[in-house]
Amino acid sequence: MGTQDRKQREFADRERRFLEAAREQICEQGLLSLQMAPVARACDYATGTLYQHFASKEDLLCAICAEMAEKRVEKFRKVVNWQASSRDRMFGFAVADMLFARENPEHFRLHQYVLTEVVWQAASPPRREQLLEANRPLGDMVGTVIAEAVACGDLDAHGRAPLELGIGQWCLVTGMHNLVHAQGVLEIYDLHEPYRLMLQQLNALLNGLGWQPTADTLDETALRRTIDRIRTELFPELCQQDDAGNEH
Amino acid sequence: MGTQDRKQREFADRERRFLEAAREQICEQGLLSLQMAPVARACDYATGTLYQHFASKEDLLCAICAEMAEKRVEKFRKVVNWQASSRDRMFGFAVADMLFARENPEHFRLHQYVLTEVVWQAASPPRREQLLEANRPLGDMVGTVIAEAVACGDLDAHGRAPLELGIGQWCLVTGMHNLVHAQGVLEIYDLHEPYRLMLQQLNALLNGLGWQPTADTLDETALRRTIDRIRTELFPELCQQDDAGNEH
DNA sequence: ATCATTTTTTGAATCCGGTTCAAAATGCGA
DNA sequence: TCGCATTTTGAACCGGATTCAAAAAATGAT
Repeated sequence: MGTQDRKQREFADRERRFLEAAREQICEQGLLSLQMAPVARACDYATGTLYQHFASKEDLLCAICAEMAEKRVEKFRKVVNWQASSRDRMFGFAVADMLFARENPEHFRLHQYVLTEVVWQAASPPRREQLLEANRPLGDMVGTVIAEAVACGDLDAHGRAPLELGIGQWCLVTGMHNLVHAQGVLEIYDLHEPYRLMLQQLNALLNGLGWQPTADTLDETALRRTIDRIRTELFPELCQQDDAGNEH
Repeated sequence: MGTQDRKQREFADRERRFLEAAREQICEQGLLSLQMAPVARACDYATGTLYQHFASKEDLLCAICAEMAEKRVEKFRKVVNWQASSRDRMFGFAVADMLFARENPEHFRLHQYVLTEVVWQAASPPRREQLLEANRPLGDMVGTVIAEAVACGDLDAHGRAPLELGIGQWCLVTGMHNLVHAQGVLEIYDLHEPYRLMLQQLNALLNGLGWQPTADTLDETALRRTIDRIRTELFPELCQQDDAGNEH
């Protein structure tokens, strides 16, 4: 039935508009002052209509996160398909995240908030599932690259599953996203250019895993060159002139 | 003036009682259902009195976090003073955190929540300062061990500041604490014993930094032996029989 | 000990914003 | 055009954090 289809499409469209409006509110006013009624108003709907789409405010936040996750997945997909060594692609995931964080400063902040017990529990189970599923390709792609690395001899798995090998990088990146957003924490120790530090440490980690070809952890110039290469080859749309991780 | 002193002491005592009551509520009912009025009631005070101590609910959460941070600092202090190689002590920090997380399952959950923009901004500036200061010794101690490692030749700094070298471990550990608490995330990739994985990856990271003596990343038995050694030598009070990171 | 004054405590009232739901509007097939 | 089903509306509801005027307690001068 065509009418059914149209309805569904319109419903999905409206949902996208709600998400867009909510994201705008967050970017402009901050997560703190996001309110349901204004989001609905901004799209010329009553508050109740918003609740046709989202079971709660937290549910809405999860939905925004899931939508953004899809964009992040796109970036990762470019990395996987990149014609480069397994190691460069692994490193590329982290660079992609760094650039993504710069383009969407609110994303990881929101993600951090959403994964919090309080928010997570207040979201509806299907929505939680949706967010997990939206993020799943990230892990799958990283797992693929690791498996390829093992297959072609760049990395010795020693019987470990791909993601068991990749979880260190995952934690390293997640941890840095969190620290970057925690006002005052890095500052107190006089740490600057957090993402540059993250990539340095990632190189050390990959070296420590015996991932070939080994990188020279000292060579800042090589690091910068690698980052720039990834940027221009894979993410020309995200190019900016400033240095890696200068924000904060 | 003695009267002043007594008042101050009594005020501080009451604050501790409030914090204790709130923590109990969180442990029993979950962070989600923490309410201000019951906390006050539990200590036989009116709601308003609670607000003599804490500017807001979020302020109270920060205060709990700061109090717990002091206990975490004690654990770290034991590690710093341990008669062991710089590398073992560095590794010891992570083990200490693992054990601390097991003893106080609510702590890192709360910490994660508190560092969230929404909560952080809703806490009073002095309270934020207090929490940062309570955590500062952690970084300082890690910095000390790194500096010692560099001084005795266990680690080549290549001109980097101690914490620039240590931030990878910091992120790795923070990231894992967060992932462990995010319901469903690790499960989806079939990852178990997260803290054991964390320690494996940490060994790889330290190796990659060239930290002497290099550990064998393959040797599970050696890993377990190191963990047990740290446990029994440093934290006999936290000894449990089960394996590292079996929870979740 | 008494009373005036200051400080602290109290908890009911206020406020805020998320959520609900009865009524109104709209859509749709007969 | 009519009657029924679905959707939208937004004012009312509700929970819980926060406030603040009144009450109680502490202080200290006489």
